Amino acid sequence: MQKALPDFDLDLYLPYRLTVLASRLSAELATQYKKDYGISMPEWRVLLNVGYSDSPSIRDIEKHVSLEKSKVSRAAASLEAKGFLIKEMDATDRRLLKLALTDRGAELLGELIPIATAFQDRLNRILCDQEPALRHALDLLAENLDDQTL
Amino acid sequence: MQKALPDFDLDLYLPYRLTVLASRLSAELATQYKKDYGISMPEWRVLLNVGYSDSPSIRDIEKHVSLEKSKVSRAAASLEAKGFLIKEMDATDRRLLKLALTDRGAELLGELIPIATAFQDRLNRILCDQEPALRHALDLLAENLDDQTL
DNA sequence: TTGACCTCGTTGCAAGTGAAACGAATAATC
DNA sequence: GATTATTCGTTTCACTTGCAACGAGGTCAA
Repeated sequence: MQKALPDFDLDLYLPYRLTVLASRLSAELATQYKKDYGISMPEWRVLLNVGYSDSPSIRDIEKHVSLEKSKVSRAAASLEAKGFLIKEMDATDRRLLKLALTDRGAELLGELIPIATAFQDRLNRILCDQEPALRHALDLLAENLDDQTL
Repeated sequence: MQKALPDFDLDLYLPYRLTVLASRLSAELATQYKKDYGISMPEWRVLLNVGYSDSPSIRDIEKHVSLEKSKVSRAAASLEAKGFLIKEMDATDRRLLKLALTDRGAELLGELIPIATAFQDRLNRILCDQEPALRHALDLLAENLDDQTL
């Protein structure tokens, strides 16, 4: 006689739910960005951060948009090759790069953002008035996950 | 003079928030499962589904745990090689497999589940009373994302 | 100013991934 | 019942990923 397994419902298991939903949401935009603009998700995050920060370094971007530095480095190299950004050496600390959008990069970002905004608007419509509650829950998790006392 | 970029706040952008949080949550357990049991996330999902379904096929698992069939196939092959499950041919439709846990597989699953449950309990503590609201929001998104009218 | 140590961005490598193609088995159509 | 389509699980292939190592630059203290 087998010992019975404890009950377990995957649909109540948050790591699973979040993983599945996150990949569905991301795939939605990723497909369009790749198809229409040839831009990957890491490249999109790098574009965003370079567009909204003041000459960030690779390390700055790594911290701000939760991308491994190797991903940031490769995305930046790819964006540079396509002419969307330029890398400049920081004169005061020559280990650092200063990234900046080219005109074409700014133009591209100006097209990508409305698409993301429209998608977020659609998600908000789906959520009705639940969006603040969802964000609050995500904030709770993000802030307290490292708290070992919980 | 550059045209100004529209405002955009990554932290309010759900696909980003979910992706980052999901990978943090999953990494937490993935590391432990890999280190202590040599089990990957795809293998964990396959184990779960085989444990709680009646001799599912590869395709059944693909549908139930949101894993590509190639991932399911590879995870099942790996679990079989480690002696945690067996593949049997379905007699009535010889294209199908019937997967079942071995005793060792059931034993392993019996150890993995309490770890996942404890983690979910910890998440619920962090969320305080917000867990139902979070699940409701996730349900809304999951159910309506394909609805083109929204 | 030399030596030990740290940080930066890049890259080599092994492992994982998704999409497409594949052979085998079944279903559907005529 | 022969032909065509479809489904199943596997595998191939090109690509991405994460990690560790690396060289170059910087910091600090003896």
